[in-house]
Amino acid sequence: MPGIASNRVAPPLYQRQPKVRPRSEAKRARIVEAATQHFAEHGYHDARVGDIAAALGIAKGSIFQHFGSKDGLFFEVYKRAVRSFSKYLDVPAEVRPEGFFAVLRYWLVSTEHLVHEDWIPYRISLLGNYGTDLVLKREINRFLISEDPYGTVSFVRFGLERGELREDLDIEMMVSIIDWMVERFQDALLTAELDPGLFRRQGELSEKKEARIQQFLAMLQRAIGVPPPAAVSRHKSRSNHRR
Amino acid sequence: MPGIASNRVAPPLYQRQPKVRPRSEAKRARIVEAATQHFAEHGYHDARVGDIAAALGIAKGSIFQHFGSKDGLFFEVYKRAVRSFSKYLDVPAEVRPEGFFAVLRYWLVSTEHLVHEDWIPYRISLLGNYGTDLVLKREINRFLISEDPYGTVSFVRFGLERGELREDLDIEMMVSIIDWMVERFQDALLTAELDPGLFRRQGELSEKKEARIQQFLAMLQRAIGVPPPAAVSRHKSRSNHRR
DNA sequence: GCTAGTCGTGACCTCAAGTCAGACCATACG
DNA sequence: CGTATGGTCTGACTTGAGGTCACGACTAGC
Repeated sequence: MPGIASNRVAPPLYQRQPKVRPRSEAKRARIVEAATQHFAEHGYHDARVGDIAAALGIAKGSIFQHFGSKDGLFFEVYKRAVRSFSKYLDVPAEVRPEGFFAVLRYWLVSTEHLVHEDWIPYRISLLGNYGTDLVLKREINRFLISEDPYGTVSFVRFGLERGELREDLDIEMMVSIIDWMVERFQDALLTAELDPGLFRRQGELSEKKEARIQQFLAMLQRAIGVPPPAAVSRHKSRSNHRR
Repeated sequence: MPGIASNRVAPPLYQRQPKVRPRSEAKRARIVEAATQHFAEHGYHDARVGDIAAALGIAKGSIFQHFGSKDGLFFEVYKRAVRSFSKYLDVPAEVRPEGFFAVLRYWLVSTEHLVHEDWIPYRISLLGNYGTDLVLKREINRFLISEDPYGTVSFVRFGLERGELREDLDIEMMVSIIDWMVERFQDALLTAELDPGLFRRQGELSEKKEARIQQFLAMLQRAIGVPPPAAVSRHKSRSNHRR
């Protein structure tokens, strides 16, 4: 997979890199944008590099010159898409003080809206998670670990500082668990609409969805949240309005 | 993706299918076997249908005649691999009476052994989960839901009957959660060896692994297990020996 | 042995990723 | 201005994979 390898390997030591070549940078951006569209619409396999070039009115060779390979191109597309997502702690000002699980709840509830308003990056992220090659998937994992684009690490720190999360778990493990669970939960909510039958026979959506989010959060809270102080003192946290 | 579509769509109504054509069946099996080997070694993308044919000393066209497409072939390979796995409740006789979480623990601990002794189906399942096209992935999901090859549903029923699992959760949700978590946890344990850096900087393996399994089980138990009866009466469950 | 239907073949087709020699341009300098 | 220099763009080209198909070889019933 030359693209990925040769694209990222060893930024050559010789000093050159004159002034960020504004022209080239702009063109790369244009290509990535068009490619995003195409991948989102057709999936990885069925997207044609030639079509992307045609849509831009440029030569196919140009794309390969910039990104080395289809993989390389998709990787850039993926990174941009994922970076465009909000981080966990980017919630409306009034939500944050309500604490860790309120923030999580906020995102789970918003999933649907976000996706319908801005489905393209979600689709791209889905492709990156499930629809490419394992080689690329590995590269993607490295990226996710090194950039932590959803800000899960600081989110967990936030929960720890507020005393809402257990102290006896590895922080890495909590981070992984949250990433996994939320990702899968969102995928399930989403693909259930696109392809009923993926989430075990869900059937009725809207009402049940609310209930499921509730269940899911409660579960996660039991799993990684600080245990409640023996069912006494239910006054500090009256923040949980709505049902 | 003609293979998958035409392969699975509408098993034609006309009665024909004379007597299971013993010759053909045997050949299909041979092909699937060789293909399994190849996919496991090279991944989906880099596996060549031509190579598989060559390895068997038959013509490439033959493979397409039997399976319609590379996807179709892989799908068969995947199904066979996954079916070859044990079901949750297939544990040594002495483990089962120890209950739901003991069974789970058994599998998590054995993961490593199983994988080293019989890595090929694991690799195939990994490919099916992450390394192909979304279209195929959907087909795979349907298969997993309709066949429940790991027996997760009866496993959960088992836990419910023994009163070890909460009654206030959808059974489907518990099934999904268990499938997700175990799958990811295993992948993480495994790929950490193949590609350190996938599981957030794990580093020291053997000792930490044991601790992680412990943490993981405890977490899952809090999440979906029946709550302990107020920290009193710690006698019924002396089954949890070993630390 | 003869006929029907199946199976297997390998030459062939299609089409997408990827390559590359040269044209094109923008700037730097004389 | 005009020429040199080096990055950029092109499109015709190569490679190689998945997939097709007309035909011949084989098997089974009569």
